[in-house]
Order: sequence, then C-alpha cells, then structure tokens
Amino acid sequence: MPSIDQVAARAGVSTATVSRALRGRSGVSPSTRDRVLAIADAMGYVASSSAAGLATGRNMAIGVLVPVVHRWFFASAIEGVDRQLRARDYDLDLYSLGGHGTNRDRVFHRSMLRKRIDGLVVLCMALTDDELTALHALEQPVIVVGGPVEGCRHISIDDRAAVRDATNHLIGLGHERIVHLAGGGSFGIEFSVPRLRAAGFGDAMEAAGLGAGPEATVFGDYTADSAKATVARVLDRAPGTRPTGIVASSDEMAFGALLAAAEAGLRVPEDLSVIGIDDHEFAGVFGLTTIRQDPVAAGERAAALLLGELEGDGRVPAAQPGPEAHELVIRRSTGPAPMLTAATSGARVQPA
Amino acid sequence: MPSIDQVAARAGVSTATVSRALRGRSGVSPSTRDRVLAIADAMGYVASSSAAGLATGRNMAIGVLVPVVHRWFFASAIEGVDRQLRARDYDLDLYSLGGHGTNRDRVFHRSMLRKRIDGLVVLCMALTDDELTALHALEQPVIVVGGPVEGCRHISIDDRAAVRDATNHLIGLGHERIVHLAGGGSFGIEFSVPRLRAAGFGDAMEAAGLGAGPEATVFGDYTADSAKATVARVLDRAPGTRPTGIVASSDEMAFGALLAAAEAGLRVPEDLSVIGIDDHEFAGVFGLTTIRQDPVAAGERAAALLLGELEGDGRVPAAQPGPEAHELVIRRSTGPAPMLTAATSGARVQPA
DNA sequence: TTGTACGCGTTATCAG
DNA sequence: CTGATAACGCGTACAA
Repeated sequence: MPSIDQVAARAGVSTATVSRALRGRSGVSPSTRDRVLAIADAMGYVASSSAAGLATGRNMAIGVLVPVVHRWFFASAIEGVDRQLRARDYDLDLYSLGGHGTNRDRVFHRSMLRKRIDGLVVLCMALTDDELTALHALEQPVIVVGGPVEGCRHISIDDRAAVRDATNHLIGLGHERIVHLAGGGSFGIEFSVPRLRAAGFGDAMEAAGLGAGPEATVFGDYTADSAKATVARVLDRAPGTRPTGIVASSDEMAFGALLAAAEAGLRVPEDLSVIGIDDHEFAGVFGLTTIRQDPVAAGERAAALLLGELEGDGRVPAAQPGPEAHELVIRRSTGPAPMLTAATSGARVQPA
Repeated sequence: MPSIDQVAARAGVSTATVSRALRGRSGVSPSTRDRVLAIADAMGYVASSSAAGLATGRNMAIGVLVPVVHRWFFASAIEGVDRQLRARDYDLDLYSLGGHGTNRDRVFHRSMLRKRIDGLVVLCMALTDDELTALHALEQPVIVVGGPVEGCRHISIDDRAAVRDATNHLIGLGHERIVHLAGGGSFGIEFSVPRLRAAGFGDAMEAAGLGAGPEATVFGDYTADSAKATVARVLDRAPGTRPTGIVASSDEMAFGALLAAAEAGLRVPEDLSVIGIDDHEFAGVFGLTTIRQDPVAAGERAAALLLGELEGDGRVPAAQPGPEAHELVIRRSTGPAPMLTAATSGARVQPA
C-alpha cells in the first residue's frame, strides 16, 4: 500500500501535485497529470480515507440506518441507496438495529457520531424522541425512506392513497365485506405508515358507503406467518360475515392470507380476493394483485438527494420531495365478489 | 462536535490523559478517569474515526462484500455479521455488487482499498482471478461465508452432505424418480456450491442404485420465478416419467416448485414431494420440508473469527473452521412416494 | 500519574 | 504550473 509520497517520489513531483492530479484539480499541466496518473495506477495507489477525511472533513461515506435488513422493503431500499452511492464513489455504512431494540443506544450514541459519515439515510422506522434528537445532533443531512418522520424529509409513496386505491379495486369488483390486514407489531416499523394506511382504507370504505368497523381491521405484524394465523381466524367467521376481500398492508402478509385461504379450502379469487401492497419479488409467482412500489428507486432517489445537498453549495436544504409513484398491478388473486345468495348474504338480499 | 482538546480543557488535564481514560488504558488515577469520563459524556464527545484511524492504523470497521443484498441468504448473513460487529463496536461497510456485473471493478479496485476497513467478509460468490488477486492485495484478513473460495477460509454448511441428506429423505420415502432442481445462472452466485450440491445429489442417487442421468437435473437460477417455470416443464412430462420428488437447491426455488405443482393440479405431497434447502423465513407458511441452515449464525461466526484474528496477537491465521450444522426439518411437502400402478410405472411393474 | 511533542497520510494555503 | 508547509484530530513514546 504505497503512500502519496512514494508516488510523488517516483513521479519526481511533490505530494501536492500528486494530490491535485489524482483529484482532478486544475493547475496541473496535462503532461505531469498523465504521468502521475499512470504511475499512481501502476503502483496501485489509493488515498487513505482516514487521512483524506481528516484533511477535508468529508468522509465520502453515508450511513444507512435500518431496523433490520431482512425484510423485502429494507433490503431493496439498501440496494437502491448502494447503487447510487457506488456510482458516485461514496461508501455505505450500514447500521442495523437487528430487529430487537438491543444496541439501539450504542448505534445512536456512539457509532453514528464517529464522524465516519457525511449524511444519513434512515429506512422507515419509528424513532423515539431521544433518538430523534440524537439524529439532529449529528448536524448532518438526514433523509428518511419510508414514512413521514417528524422534522425530516422523506421519500415514500402516498401510503394513504395507495391503500385507498387497493381498497377501491376490491370495491369496484363488487366486494362489500372487506377486511384490512394491517401491519404494526413487533419491531419499530410501526408508526405513521400503519396509521396512514388505515386511514386510506377508511377513506375508501366510507366513500363507498360501506362499514369499516373495528371488525374490519386485523393485524398481521408485516409477516406472512403472523398474517396467515390472523387470516385463518377471520376466514373462520360465519359465511355471512366472512369477508370476500382482503386488503393486506404488505405483500408478505398477503402471501400469508393466500396460504390461509388455501388451507381453509377457499378458492382465490372465486371465494376470496386478496390484494397486497409492494409488488414483492414473490408477488408474481403467487399471482398476487398488488399496489406496486419501488423501494430500490426510492433508495436511489434518497441517496441522490442527500448527495446533491452535500455536494451542493450548501445552503439549499432541499424541500420535501413529492411522493413516489405507486401503481395497481392486477394478477389472479382478485376477482368479482362472489354472488350473494340468500343463504350467505344475511340481511342484504339481492332482488332478482 | 467537541474535540479532544476541549474535553481536556474542561477536565483540566492533557489530551493524552483524556485519550488514556477514554480508551481504558492503565496509568490514570481512578478519580481523574471518572472525571474525564463524566465530562466527555456530558459533552457528547466521540473520537473522530478518521483521526483515530490515522493514528492507530486501525479503522474499527470491516467490509462485507455481497453480490446482492436482496436474497434471503445474503440478507441473513449480513444481519449476522452486523450483530457481531456491533457488539464489538465495529462498523460495517457494505459493498454490494448489485446483481449485475456492473461496477465490480470500481468496488474491487477503488472503494475497498481505501484503507477504510480492517478486514473483509465475502458472502458466497464467484470471483474472477483478477478479483481474487485484488482481495489478496488488500493484505487484510478475508473470510468467506458460503462456499469454498480458492485460497480463503470459509464458513458454510457441508453443501454436499446437505443435498445428500435431502435426497436420502426422499429416497427413504420410497421415491425413485427424483429430480434435482439446481441453482446457478444469472449473477455470480454460481460456482463451487452448485457443483458440490449436484455431487451430493449424485452420491445419494447412486448409493440407492437409482439413475441420475442428465434428465435428473434442471436449473432454476435460485429464484422462485425461474424455478416455477422450469418445474412446470418437468411436471409436463408423461406420468410415467414425471418425477415424484424434487430436491431443490434452495427454498426459494422450492416455493416455485410448489406453486408450479399447484397450477398443474398436482397434490403435495400425495402426487409430488418437494424438499428444499435453507429453511427460508417463508418455509414455515409453505409447509416446506427442508434442510435448515442458519446464515445469521454463519455471519456471526465469520465476523467473530475475523475480529479474533484482528485483535489477536497477529500471527495466528486461524485455520479453516469445520462446517456449520445443517438439519432436516420435516413439514408437509414431503410424503411417501405415490403407489406405482402398471399404468404409470412404465417398465417397472411391482409384483402383486 | 501526568504532560509534551511528534507522527499518522492528505489536503489546502500561499509563495515562487 | 509547482513546491514547501501548515493544519486536520488523535494516539503514544518519552520525559517529567
């Protein structure tokens, strides 16, 4: 691992010139520049980021804070952030909270403040007030990918509209007894997003004149497992009360719903329609109708915004950007509501 | 962001003493140590990693190189590495190759050599010779999680034995026409692992006196989508030739197989048994029988090994560790081979 | 036990 | 266009 002096010596110039040449600064004659570049390359020289960071105050690295890398949304967003960063020659420091509330403290009060990063991307999670202050104490640009977080800009779809659209798809198919399979539960993912999505469900139901009482919402913890168990209970309701449509707040939960339906001997979509949100990589094989969002793109956009701000002249704190696009993707898991017969429709009998 | 001098000033001691106190070095009276600690804490002081790195030559960070973070195995392993690192107060630098062979060069020849990390964890992937040299040129400890990589220690299950066990499970249930759904395809994940697994399949088939001709192996690219399409074609074979059991090289592919079977109108496990490898988080909801491996644990172990070596006195390059455990997890996707009738068994008729 | 002073590898400032 | 040289913030021999 050669240092800059060695390169300078070999090239017969000063370290200053080497530095200038390598960084593309002006004020170096083309001939020397070429020579230095060639020699540096031949020697395999790469500047030490510690030294460069110390001297410039910029680390060429940004941090990504995630509750857990395992989940589809997070893994995808990380991928997107990374893609953008790598393209701009920035490094990516990953801070995972690891699912459990463990070591959150360590992360917030030690790791992240080590002046190792120039900015932070926070992936959709609930933050305590304490943590929020810690974030602001960083005095670094922060951007959230996922849901609104107080006092931070965020990149995300319009969650409320997304679920409204999903619900309306079912309503448009004639469904009246619809259940919202909401997320929220174990780790800190729950916060504004579940609320917004619940609101979107309510919007659509109300606008259609359909009831959305407490029975119309069940919780699935954002996992297929948990959702499957929950939905199994719901499908156990008497035929007249049993929903004909399910709006899951994530595809992973929708998968659980699909499997629960299969085990209950219900046909999809003849007996039950299921729509999710995400367009998870498995949605296709499952034939799941869903609202697509693109966390990879969101991650890219967030990183680009952050970098733009960092490299910008400074005083342009970039306003809150508009929401990401979402889109209904129709597959095989949704269809017309089953015919209502006197036997199953309860009070509401269709006039022949 | 206070610097060490400010802490020193406030505490009325020299920066040397502050440094010693904070790093737990001996030679500081308990009273001063406590005072310094309290003040540093109150001021929210954290040493700059650039400065510390420059001074000590150690960055307190290790790199994790992954082909893509999206896949279950990788996401899990990252989680494991992170867990161990965080516990030991190391940072984690993520280098994702992002699926496509893009920017591999950049990563290998620039990012990683920036003297930002103290060691590297490589997650299961094929490396070109050039890249392998670049790795060794790092002059840093490297460990692989996944499959054997030439000249590197690695942490992984015994892939050959794992697939052998999976195949034997099916054989034990009376299956004779078994197909191996192998991985390998798009991105650089393919290399020694697919080969080892194919060998394991061959071992078991041969030992049972069953044929494992070219027809017995099909490829699924490690994705559910691709596997589903492939298996659909296989299940299209004439009833007498159609396999009664499938050994998938990953759970994601097994999911695809399951869905293909469902669409083909085949019952699982009555008509078709499917076994996977991984124990993916969805394996439970799918009722998939599989060979469990624990990439989180593998990641933790790898990181622990690396750190041990880094913090060890040095000259103990830690030998190649033994394989990780794997374990058969029986669920509902495997069962006795269907009865052979004259109509379906082809040449091989069971004596009544 | 404590403080002084130098070095870590680069970048930036200012002469030349 | 180029070269000294002073920071950058911290760790650590060495001296006290």
